[in-house]
Amino acid sequence: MSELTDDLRWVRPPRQARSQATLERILDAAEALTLEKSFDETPISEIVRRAESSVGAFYTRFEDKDALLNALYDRYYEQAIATANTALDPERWRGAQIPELLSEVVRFLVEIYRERSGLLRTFGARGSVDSEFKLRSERLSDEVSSRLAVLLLERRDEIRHPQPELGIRFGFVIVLSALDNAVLCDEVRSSDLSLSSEHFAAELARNYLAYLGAA
Amino acid sequence: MSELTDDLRWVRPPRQARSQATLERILDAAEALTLEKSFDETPISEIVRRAESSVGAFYTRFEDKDALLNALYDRYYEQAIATANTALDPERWRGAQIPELLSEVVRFLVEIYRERSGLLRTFGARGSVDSEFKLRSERLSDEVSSRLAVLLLERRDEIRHPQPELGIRFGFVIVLSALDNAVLCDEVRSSDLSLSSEHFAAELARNYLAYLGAA
DNA sequence: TGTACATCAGTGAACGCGCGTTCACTGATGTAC
DNA sequence: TGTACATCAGTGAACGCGCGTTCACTGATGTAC
Repeated sequence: MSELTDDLRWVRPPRQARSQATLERILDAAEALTLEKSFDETPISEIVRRAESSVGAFYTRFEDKDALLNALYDRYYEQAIATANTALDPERWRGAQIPELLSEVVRFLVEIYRERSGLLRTFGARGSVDSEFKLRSERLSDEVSSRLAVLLLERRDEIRHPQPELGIRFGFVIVLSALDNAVLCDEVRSSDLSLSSEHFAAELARNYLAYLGAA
Repeated sequence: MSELTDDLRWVRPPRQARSQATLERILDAAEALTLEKSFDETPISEIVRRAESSVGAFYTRFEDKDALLNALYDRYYEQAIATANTALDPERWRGAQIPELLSEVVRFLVEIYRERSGLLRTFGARGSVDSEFKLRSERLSDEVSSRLAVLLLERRDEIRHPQPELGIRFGFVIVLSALDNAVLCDEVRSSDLSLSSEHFAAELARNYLAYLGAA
C-alpha cells in the first residue's frame, strides 16, 4: 500500500514483466556502481550500460536521475524495515539480557553496513546536501531506534542511565554515526584504528552498554 | 616551513600584498559559501563574485578548483593544530581529573564544529569520495587524538577500560563521528533528538567517560 | 484462431545547459641604472 | 629622483567538455471482435 504510493512517487510503474525486469536491472546496476564511485560521478549512460539497457529505457521508468536515487532509497528502506521487524521481534529476545542483546544487534548492524557500504555512503552524501532527503533517511533510523527502544525498555531495570529513554535514543544515534563514519573508509576498518569487524563491533557494543550503564 | 611547502603545493605564492589580500578574500568567500551549498554546487564565478575578485585572478592563484578546496583544508589544519596545542597543553590541565577534562574538551569541540560546520561538512563530503583527501583529513584527528592521549594516559589510573590506549583512541573517533554526523544537520541539533548544544555535549562526554570507565 | 490496432518498451543519436578553464589584453608594482 | 622595462595581478568574454534529457523512430506485447 504505502509501498505502492512510494513507488509511484519515484518510478513510473512497469506494466509488463519485461519492463519490471529492466527496472530491477537498472536499480541493481546503480547500487553496484555505488561501490566504485559517487552517484554524481556516475553517468546514466554508465548505469544503463551495466544494466544492459539504454538511456531511453531509463527515462521511461524514471522522471530524472534524482528519481533513481530515491527509488534506491525506497527499496533499501523496505528491506531494512523488514529486516528490523524480524531481527528485533521481542519474541526472539525473550529471556535475553541487555549485554547479549546489544552485542548481537551491533554485530548485525556492522555486517549490514559492510554489505551495503556503497549505498549507505551514497545516501549519506546526498543527505549532507539535501535536507529533505536527510529527513527521509532519518525516518529509517527512527523506526529502527523505536523497535530497539521497546526491547530495551522492557529491561529498564538493567539501565543505570538517569534517563533511559534518552540514553537509548542517543546511544543508538552514536552507534549509527560511528558506522556511517566507518563506512566512508574502504571496507569497514573502523576509521584510523585497524580493528577487525568483530573487534570494532565489540568495542562499539561496549561503548553503548557503558553509556547506558548496562554492562 | 611545512606551511610554506604545503602552501606551494596548492596555491601559487603571492608576490605582492595585493594578491595576498585577494587570496584571503577568495578563501574567506569560499568558506562562507560552504554554509549555503555544497562545494560542487558552488561555481567559481560565485566565489569570486563574493570575494570581489574575478575568475582570471582566481586562476593566477590556483591551479584549478580542486586546489582551492585543498588550500581551505590547509588553512583549517594550521588553525586547528595551533588551537589543539594550546587547548591540550598539559600545563593547562595540571590537577584536573578526567571527567572535568573530557567535559571541557567535548564542549569545546562542539563549539568548533558549530562555528565551522560548513567547512567540516565540505571536508566530509570530499573525504567520502576522495580517499586521498580522506587520509589527509584523518591526519588532523590523529594529531589531536595523540595530544589528548597524552593527557589521559597521565591519568591512566582513572581508566577502567581494559586497554586504555585503544579506549582513548576509539572513544575519540566515536566522539568525532557523532560530531561529524551532527554537523550534517542544520545547526548542531544532535541528529533526530532535539538537544541543546550544551546537553548534546554533556551526553557525548558522558558517553566517552562511561566507555573509558572513568566516570 | 486470426487479424487490426493501441499501448508499452526500448533505442541511441542529437541537443543544450552549466561550469571549469583559457586567453588576449589592461593596469599596477617593483627594479635597474 | 626619474625613466625604462620586466614581472605581477587582474579582467571578463569566449571556449569546450561532460552529461542529463529529449525525441523520432522501431519492435514487442496486449486486446477487441
